[in-house]
This record gives sequence, C-alpha cells and structure tokens, in this order.
Amino acid sequence: MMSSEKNPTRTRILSATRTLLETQGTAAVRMSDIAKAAKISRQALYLHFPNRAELLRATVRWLDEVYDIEERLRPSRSAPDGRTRLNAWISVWGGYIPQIQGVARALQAMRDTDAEAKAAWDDRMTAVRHGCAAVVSALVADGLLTPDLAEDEATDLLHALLSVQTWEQLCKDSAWPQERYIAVMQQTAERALIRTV
Amino acid sequence: MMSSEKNPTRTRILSATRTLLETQGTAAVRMSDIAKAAKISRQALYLHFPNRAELLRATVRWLDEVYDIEERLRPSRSAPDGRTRLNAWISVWGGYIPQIQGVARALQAMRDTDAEAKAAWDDRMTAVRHGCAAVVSALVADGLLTPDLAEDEATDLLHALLSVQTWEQLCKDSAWPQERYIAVMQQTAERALIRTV
DNA sequence: TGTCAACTTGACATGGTGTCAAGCGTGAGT
DNA sequence: ACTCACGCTTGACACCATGTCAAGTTGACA
Repeated sequence: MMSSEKNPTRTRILSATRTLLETQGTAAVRMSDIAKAAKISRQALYLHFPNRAELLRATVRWLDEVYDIEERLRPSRSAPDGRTRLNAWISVWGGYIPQIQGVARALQAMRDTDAEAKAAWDDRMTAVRHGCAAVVSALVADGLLTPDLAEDEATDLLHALLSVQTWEQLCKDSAWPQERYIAVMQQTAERALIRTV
Repeated sequence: MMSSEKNPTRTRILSATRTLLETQGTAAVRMSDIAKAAKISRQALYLHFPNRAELLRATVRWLDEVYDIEERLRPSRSAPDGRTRLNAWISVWGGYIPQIQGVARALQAMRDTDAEAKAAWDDRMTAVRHGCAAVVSALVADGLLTPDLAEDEATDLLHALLSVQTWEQLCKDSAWPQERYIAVMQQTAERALIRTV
C-alpha cells in the first residue's frame, strides 16, 4: 500500500506482471509483454528490476503485502486447539494459493534454469513449511498427532498436501471449486495426521 | 528391447537423455549436451528426433518399454480386493516414479513454453489417472469408498497424492527414503479414501 | 536557465533452438 | 571394381528472448 503511493510505475509493473501470469500461461509472459502491459518500454523494466527472476520475486513479495498475509494468518495462530488450528491454517493458506498461483508457477518453471528463481521459490516454500511445522507442533502439544508419523514427517506430508502443485492439479486441471478443495484437504489432513482415538 | 537391437544410435540417444536428466537439473540439459553424451553431432540428433519436446516424449515411452510398466502393473490388477489393490497400485507406481522422475520433470518444465510437451505430459498423466480410476472403482465395488467423496473426486485426490511433484517434494527435497514414501502414501490414501467402519 | 530523474529509442552481445547445404565413409548389390 | 544410398559430420545461418549500453527527450523543481 505504502509502496503503491510512493512509486506508481513500479506498482503498475508488478500489477501487470501479476495479471499477465494469472491469465496467460507463465513462460509465455516475456519481458516485452510485461512492459507493454505496464505501458513503458522494455528497457525501463530494467531500471526497476535487474532481471526477470528478481521481478517475479518482487511480485510475490508485493502480493504478500497487498493481501496482508500476516493479518490473514492471525485466526490460525490464535486457534484454541490443534485441530482447529489445522483447519484454520488450511483454510487461510488454501484460500491464498489462488492469488499467488500464477506467479508461483512462473517461479517454479524457472527453478531449473535460474538459480535466483530457485532461491526465491525456496524462500517462499520454507515460509509455508514453517506454518505447517507450527500447526503440527500444536497437534503434538495436544497429543493429537498420529503415532505413525514423526513430527518432521507430519510437517513434510502436510506441506506436500498443501503444495501449489496439488492445488493446481485439483482446482485447475480437475476443476474443483475452491471450497471443495478446502473441505477435502481439511478432511484428508485430519485423517492423515490426527490419531484415531 | 526390440528397438535397442534395431537402432543402436537411437537407443544411445535415449539412454544419454535419460541419464543426463537424471543427474543434471533438467533445463540445464541442452541438445548439444545430449549429443555430446551420445557421442554424435548435435545435428545428428535432429535426424532422429524433430525437436527437443519429441525427444523427451520418446524418452518416456522408451522407459516404459525398458521397465515394462505393463508387466509390473499385473499384481495390482489381479488383487483380490479393493484395499489390496490400492496398496499394490501405490507400491508399483510409487516405485516407478524414481525411474521417470528426471524426464517427467523436464517435460513438466516445458509445458508452459511448448504445447507439444504439454500434450506429451498430459498423455502420461491421463494414463496414471486411469490407473487411479481403476483402483477407486475397485474400492466402490467392494463398498469401501468413503461416503465423503464422489468417485471422481476420489480419483482426483489419489492422482494428486501420487503426483510426481509430491514424490519429488518428499523424496528429494525432504529426503524421505523410498520405502517410507510408499508406506506413508499407502496409509494416507487408505485413510483418505476408505470408509471408516 | 540549469539540472536531475524517469523514461524513450535504437543498437548490440549472448546463448539456445532449429534449418540448410555440402561432404565423407562404408557396406550391399551388381 | 563401381556406385549408390545411408548415417553421420562440419559449418553456416535465421530466429528469438534476455540483458547491456549509449544517447536522447521530457517535465518538475530551484
């Protein structure tokens, strides 16, 4: 928000990037396309961002700001018990995925070619993994974690379940409605992680 | 096998492609790299395959032949009941993923840029989805499918659970041993799909 | 009037894919 | 022994996206 006022062109670039990635299919979005959409010359892009990877990286960070992800996470963090926290976390993060999906996919597509893109992606993913770890740790505190999984394993599994890939496969390829995705994921995660009494 | 005798250079190319994709990181594998590894000129590659996408596509098909995926699927198909079949399917397909992972990833990385690569990838994936559908249908026949999921949804979910992505995330990024992956996936799938009595 | 920042135009290096043309060696058929 | 076709090689080139460089333009502010 702050930055939107301060630097209109930069914001226009970020917004254009996001929109293009959302609508087009990722790698089809060239620097020149972004420039055109932001109504500046291709070269001017490089006055704001040193390269494509950094632009994508900045776009994700900007989305975090715009959607105030920290604020949205509050209900999850203040949940009274492990099970509620798990469901809240899935609901929040799962609801956020559609917003970042386009950029996430672009970043992911570049991770093989571009070391910086890989770093940016790994950054984001460890943040999500921390969220998963916190949830699992809450389950452990309540004695709810299934004895079949170590705490680390449970975190990995939840993280994998909630990956952008999985969301894409279900909600884009298989056309699941967003609410159904959330509901099924909550159920699946509960069954996978929570001990049967 | 047949083809290996018949056309040694072609096989050398396919094998080199596979090895490179397995060891290097996908897009780092250029046509010239493959040519060098196969000990022919870059141009000679184009005498065998019209383009990179088709080469990758052929490599997957070739791996199916070499590892005789059909034969391996037999135990799954002849399983006596739905639950056994589910576990056998996860065990077979899950065990096959490491063999094709390198090529799968390369194909996936190209799906945005290259329509043919996308087609090749979708091809493979619908094949897997058929496998998942057959398993789910066996569960339905035995009355074992959870009432919380429609048959289609259960298929989608199983397919997502068994995606190459998920395997990569758990076995590569998180360094799970292959056996652990299989065991946890079997358990997770059972809990997600099979009704609780 | 001067100057600074943001942006523009145009040219260019780099590196990968895919194409084209010409040549070369070897084995099979005659 | 001749040649003909096949599989491969060498070398040049077009194309296209990224990223760089240099020289202008414009407008606001002092």
